[in-house]
Amino acid sequence: MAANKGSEQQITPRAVDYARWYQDVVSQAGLAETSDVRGCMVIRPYGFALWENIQRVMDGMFKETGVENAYFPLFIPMSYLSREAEHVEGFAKECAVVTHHRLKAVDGKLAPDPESLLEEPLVVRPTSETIINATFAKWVQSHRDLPLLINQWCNVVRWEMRTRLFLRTTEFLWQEGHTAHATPDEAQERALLMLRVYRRFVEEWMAIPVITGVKTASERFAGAVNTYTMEAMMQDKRALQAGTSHNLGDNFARAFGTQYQSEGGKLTYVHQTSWGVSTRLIGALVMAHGDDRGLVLPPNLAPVQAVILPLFRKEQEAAAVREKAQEFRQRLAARGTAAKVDDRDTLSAGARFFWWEKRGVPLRIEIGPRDLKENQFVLVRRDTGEKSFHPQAALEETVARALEEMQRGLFDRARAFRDANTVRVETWSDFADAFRDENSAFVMARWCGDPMVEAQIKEETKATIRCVPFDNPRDDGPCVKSGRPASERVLFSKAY
RNA sequence: CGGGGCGUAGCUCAGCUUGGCUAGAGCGCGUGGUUUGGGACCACGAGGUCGCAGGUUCAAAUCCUGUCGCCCCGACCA
Repeated sequence: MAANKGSEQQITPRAVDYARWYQDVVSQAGLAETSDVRGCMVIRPYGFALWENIQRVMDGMFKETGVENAYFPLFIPMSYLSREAEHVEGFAKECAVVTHHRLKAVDGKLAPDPESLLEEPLVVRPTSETIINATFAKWVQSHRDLPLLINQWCNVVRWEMRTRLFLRTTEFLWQEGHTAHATPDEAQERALLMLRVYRRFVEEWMAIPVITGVKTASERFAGAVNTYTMEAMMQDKRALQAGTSHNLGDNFARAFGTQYQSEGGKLTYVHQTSWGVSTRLIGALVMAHGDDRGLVLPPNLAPVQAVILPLFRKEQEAAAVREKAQEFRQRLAARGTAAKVDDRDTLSAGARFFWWEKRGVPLRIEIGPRDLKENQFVLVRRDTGEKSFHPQAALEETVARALEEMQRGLFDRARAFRDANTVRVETWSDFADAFRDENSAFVMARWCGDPMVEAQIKEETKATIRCVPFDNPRDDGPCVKSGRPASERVLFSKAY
């Protein structure tokens, strides 16, 4: 590309400063911006359109497995949170607490009215296990009430120290699924089923390959028996936890008295799961596929899959070109392709190219006087930059094929990148090298299973065990850190 | 909560050291015109309680005190 003549804002190249690049893309693609509220973001229409697509597709997938949507309160009585010991310990440090219900002007300044102090403070939900269990305890009486399969789309608040748009904000949007089952096996099955649903969504719709597995005790959800996770590699070779699914056992059921009467009449605690993905997925999308020109969106999730740009020199040429562009849009819409015509004459053609490019629109269709004459159109792919000419009669098939190829191409490229940056390591010095300075990678190394050793590794390298992958082959040998006997390799990486 | 930095137009910033005319630039924005196959140009124009509150002074964006907010680096996290 020629030097930028205009004075448009630039996107910092990834190689210069990856974190800056991320911020630039999020901002210039119009996904989100920081707000006046500390740690909280404004999700802009284009970013929210992405979230809506994620919601729509996932919601359908959940419902196929029998899940129903419901809604539970934003506020949780403080005492609820403390009923499950590990849970409260996990979340106590990051809770926003509501203590008053009224404001009062004192010396012209608003302040909470001391007389409106709540008897019991309310916690703004960091997650809803407790309030949902308090409800489940009422809903579940008999084995006939099970399984109970509930999901809610909502916001949650976790008072984080450092925030980054989408990746970690004080308030974020997510879905949290909560299920109750008669047996431990059913709960275990459901936890794994939902992780498979997540995996299918992230791989097939977001074109991001993930490694699934189980978390170690130290990375486990507070109050869970087991936490399952999917981990994706970003372009700086760090891991991003893209979704988790928890087998909660009967921990919450015991805390809240959620029992059912079995066929034999015996009172039994239910076994439960919870599972969630958040707006963080949008951050994953940016970091998995974006390039130095901006966002690159997988066709299956793109709010606009193809942008049609009429090009013309003189006003006399404009009418015919514009008309053709509209015809294209209608033809594509009839095939279910989200196409949009951008015929703004306030921006030059080049400016419009950049506009859609940084927003990651998969395909650009150019139609100008020359093309009208030749009965052709120009197609440019966002991921490869490849430019090609096609007969107008073949518009629908050409676009459909290009979208499919790009969807597959993004996934293949991301997987090749991950595989190329996944290494098996035997010695501590090789391990430390892999994470030296700003380096990261997916490192498969043996671990003896001792949490102290895990903590020591994190201390020295900043790398953590992302998961013990499923279907992990037995591989006896010495632990990479302690030298003690280990029987399998686990996935280490620096993480977001 | 520890360490560093910054608050001046919608955005990025200059001006402050050494107080002094009507507070500036670029981008963006509005109007009109010429433009449009890779970030167009010309002309005119709108836009500011210089974060806030005190103080010093004939005079404060500039000096002093206090205060609030934000950003960056660390410990915690989807």
